[in-house]
Amino acid sequence: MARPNQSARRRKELLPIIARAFADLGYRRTTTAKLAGRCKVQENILYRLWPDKKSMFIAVIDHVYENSVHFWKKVLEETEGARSGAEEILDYESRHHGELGLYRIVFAGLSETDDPDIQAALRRMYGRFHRFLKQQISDHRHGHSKGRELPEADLCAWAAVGLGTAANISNELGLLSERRRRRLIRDVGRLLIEGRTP
Amino acid sequence: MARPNQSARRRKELLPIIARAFADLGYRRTTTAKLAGRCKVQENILYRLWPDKKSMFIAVIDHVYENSVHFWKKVLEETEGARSGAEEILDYESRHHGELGLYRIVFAGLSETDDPDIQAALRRMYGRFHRFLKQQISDHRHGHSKGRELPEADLCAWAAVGLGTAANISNELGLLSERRRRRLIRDVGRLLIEGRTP
DNA sequence: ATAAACTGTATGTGTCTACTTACATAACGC
DNA sequence: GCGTTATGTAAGTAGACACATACAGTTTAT
Repeated sequence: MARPNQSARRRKELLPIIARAFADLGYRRTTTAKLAGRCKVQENILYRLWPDKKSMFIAVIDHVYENSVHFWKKVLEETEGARSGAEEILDYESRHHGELGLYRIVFAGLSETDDPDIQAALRRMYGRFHRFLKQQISDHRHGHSKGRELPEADLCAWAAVGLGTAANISNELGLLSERRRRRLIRDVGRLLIEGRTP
Repeated sequence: MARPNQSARRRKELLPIIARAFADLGYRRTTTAKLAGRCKVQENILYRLWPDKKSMFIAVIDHVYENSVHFWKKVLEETEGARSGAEEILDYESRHHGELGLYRIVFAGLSETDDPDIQAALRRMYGRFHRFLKQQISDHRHGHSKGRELPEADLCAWAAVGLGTAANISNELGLLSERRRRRLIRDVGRLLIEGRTP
């Protein structure tokens, strides 16, 4: 009998803007006033779309993760060829790593892990992230069985997560040039997936 | 003509308490009132020892790093034997990693990297941390020259930083058991320093 | 003893922040 | 049109926050 609810669409529109704010400012410094300002709406409009600030943040974690994986899956689809998925992703990441600001949001969240909801969101995210990488590494190894003894794919996937994190941190702090960062991801990434350097 | 200044001693006494607070709560949630409460003093006492909250945080970054390296150096001194420094530290870290809460403080800081002072403190810390690890890896490789092609020590040191970070994150989120975390650090650590698993 | 400097307690204060309320307007189904 | 519901604007509120001030007590060198 009345206007149809556009909330879902509106949430989708605003989420990237909110994600950018959290990535730029961290969790605490991102005030609801600033969020509203960036979204060019009044604060209470955000509060009609999410129950509170925390929910906005959690929605951002989910959103940014899905965005990342979306890009990777596109990379995997576009290149059916000689190289394995793991190699493709390594290559892609060595060039585009961190562009989405995911790690910034994660750092913000990791300072709030005593909140069970935020912790759960991060666990979900890292769990999926890790599973995805582990699968890629396993697939790669089946295709390139070199008979090398290597740490299990499970562990190497965690190491790959750490590799990306370290690359971001050192880059953020200006301790690693763009060129070196690429080498880091490419060379150590290769070492992790098949035990040798290119 | 009057009482000698005890500020330096007082700072030293309080810093571990302040560090624990920042590790527990992150930067923003650690209010000066909470700091004073944990230290069992009034707020203005803290303000006589440091000019502002940010300075307290930066002092904590320096303190906790020095503490970490202090422990490692002790490990290195105690065990002059068959194993290289890199191996000793790997072993030590696989057992005690994260106990000092350094990484928690670092996460808090990484959400504040647009502040030049905090960024500089983190850069200093990571720079020294990385240099220390790189040296250990280089030393190890000279002692165990296996003729393997491996990524440079420089890059492997960054990867080791990431390894520790990932171990902490997955541990914090309950995604990796104590046993698996030890294996992660031991096995991938070994892969990084000499290109093979134990 | 006394002045000078340090140490401690108690109580502001102006600003910021997450969240709310009140109310006007616009769209849609009937 | 009309009732209902979504959407927008503007202002407010209670509490928390970093930092400040005022003042009393204590320790030391002379």
